Amino acid sequence: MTVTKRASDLVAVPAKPAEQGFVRTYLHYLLAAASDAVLTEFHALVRARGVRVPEWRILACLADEEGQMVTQLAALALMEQSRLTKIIDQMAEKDLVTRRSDQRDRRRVRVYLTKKGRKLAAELIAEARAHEAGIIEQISPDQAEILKGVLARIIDLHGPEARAGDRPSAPTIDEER
Amino acid sequence: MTVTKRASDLVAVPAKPAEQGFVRTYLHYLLAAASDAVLTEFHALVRARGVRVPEWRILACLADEEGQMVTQLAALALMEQSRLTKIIDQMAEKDLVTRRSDQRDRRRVRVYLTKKGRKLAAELIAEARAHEAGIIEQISPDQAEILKGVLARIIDLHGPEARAGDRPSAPTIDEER
DNA sequence: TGAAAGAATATGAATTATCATGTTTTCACC
DNA sequence: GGTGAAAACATGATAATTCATATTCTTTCA
Repeated sequence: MTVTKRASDLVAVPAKPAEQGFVRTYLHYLLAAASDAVLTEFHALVRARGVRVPEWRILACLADEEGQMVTQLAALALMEQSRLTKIIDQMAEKDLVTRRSDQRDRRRVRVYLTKKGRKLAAELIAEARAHEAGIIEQISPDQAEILKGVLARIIDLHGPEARAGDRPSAPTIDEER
Repeated sequence: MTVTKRASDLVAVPAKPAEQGFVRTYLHYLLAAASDAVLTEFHALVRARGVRVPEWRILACLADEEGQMVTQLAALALMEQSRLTKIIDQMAEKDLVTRRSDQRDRRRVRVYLTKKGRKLAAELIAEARAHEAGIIEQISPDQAEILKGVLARIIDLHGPEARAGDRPSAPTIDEER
């Protein structure tokens, strides 16, 4: 069972005592706020390069693995499929990516980086790593390792794959490759 | 966990073999993805109650402390001031909050919960705590405690207050009593 | 004391995101 | 082998968000 060793509170109308408040100790909030803090900082660098945030995300995802299909990529990049379709449009316009339809299943559209896209991705990933390194040092590499582990666990348990596999009629993620 | 192997394999571009990829080990991504995972789940409950996500956030923030000014509240809720103004409009429409202008400084607008808003906030906070409890149990309460600590540290170092205080002429947040 | 600078909030046009649905292609199965 | 169901993307109308700026009030200090 859960042992909240803090002051257990009932639904108090005014929040006043020596308490820290719900929000600031709520896991979901802490995750959102930490994410926001760190991203806000880095996104400033991305924009300074003339790149939009959603574009950066796709560049990073594709740098990891090119030729992903739109649906896959959307899940990885934490965005909706229809939005990704539009972002890919823009990126194709700017010659950062190209689409190619899958020959074995012509419903599928696979996305690749262009030369230009690949170069930009590499540069931004370098910046990202540098930014990350600064933070990891601040919070100590050991703690960072633990942090990453727990986060990965949460993603495993509650992320898109978990949610999909959860459902009654297991729809079998037919993973490519 | 069924592994139905369909023969639909297709070779994309040579992807890295035994590597884990940049994205999936990148701190910023892990934070965003964990946050997204957990929030997506909870937000479904919020919407099931007929409440919009941004409204829930404001309810929670105000339940912690009523009478916050718009700017303050926006920073806490991780949203832009102009957006918050509009959300408050809607919430006022629904009789969840009321505005009252500060008598000492009439530029300031302080936001309060209505009776209805307070009740709704309390109910949702209860649900939030329950959802949080489930996750904490999964990842073990000890790890959760550590996690929260590290997240709080990151927020401290990189959050809005840090960014504001960072600037040359530290503008000292003048807190109203 | 009053003019300029700065704070706090509001507003509206322009951009983005979301939702439901359309189109094309493949799958399952009788 | 033909048919209905489902998958993968695209599209377009609607709704939400952002960005720049307007408005109102306060503070500073010459």
